[in-house]
Amino acid sequence: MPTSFRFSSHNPSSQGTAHLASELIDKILTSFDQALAVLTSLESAQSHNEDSCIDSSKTAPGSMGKRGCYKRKRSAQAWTAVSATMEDGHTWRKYGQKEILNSKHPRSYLRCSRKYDQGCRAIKQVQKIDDGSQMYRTTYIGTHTCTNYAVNAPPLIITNSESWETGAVDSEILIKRHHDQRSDPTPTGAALKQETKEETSSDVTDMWKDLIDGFEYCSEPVGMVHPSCAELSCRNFELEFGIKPMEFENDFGFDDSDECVV
DNA sequence: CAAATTTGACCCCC
DNA sequence: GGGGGTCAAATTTG
Repeated sequence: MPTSFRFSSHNPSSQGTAHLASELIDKILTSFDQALAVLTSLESAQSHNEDSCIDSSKTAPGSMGKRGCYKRKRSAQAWTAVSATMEDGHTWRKYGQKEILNSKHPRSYLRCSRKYDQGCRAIKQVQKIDDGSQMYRTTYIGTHTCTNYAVNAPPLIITNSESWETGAVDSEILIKRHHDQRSDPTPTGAALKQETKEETSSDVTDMWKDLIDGFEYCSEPVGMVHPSCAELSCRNFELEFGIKPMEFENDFGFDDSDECVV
């Protein structure tokens, strides 16, 4: 699927350039959403080997009972978000903390508090950013399957990058969503980064870069950004893609006179 | 008292 | 072997 965006330069019903720009941005976001939905499903399809604790060859050294019977999150979906708060709309339970080499701040390991009563497998890692900005870098791994949900999640900033452990962030885009914030419970302003550290295919990574390149850079203050990933909020996901995924499209009527080729 | 957090031990994988 | 992720007992918190 092509990753470039193309728009016609006029709209008979527009009331000014600001309005037009607003519409364009909305369309871009819509396309972005759809592209990300596709990426998400692709990655889901790719994911394998989760829950491999039942592995027979667990004749681990040293009388391993339950201990040691845990899986690494290899090939799980992962996203990174940057936020001034650790709140993200879900409730989490901390299960570990580690000092990380070359990092001033320890990394906290949290899993969804609904892990046991709803079998939710979402986990996240939170680490304060070293640059003194008081921001937290959060890596979300796995998908929420629970209905655990709160209302005050932070704003989002989408970033693309790889290897955030090394502090390398290639680029960052701030995107303002102009409409229908009611439908998206995720609050404004955090940062979300498609994570590529796992075994995400290079195709997917390239698509991401293409998308972001296509966006250029939006310097507007952060408003609402669609997380487009189940990690931040599975309910988010349902609202956006499951329940009324086509609403935006209908709102904007991708007709011939105002084309948006994606 | 139950739920959440802390923390050291343990294990996987590079 | 060491860094990083997870476990689970101990401790704290509400």
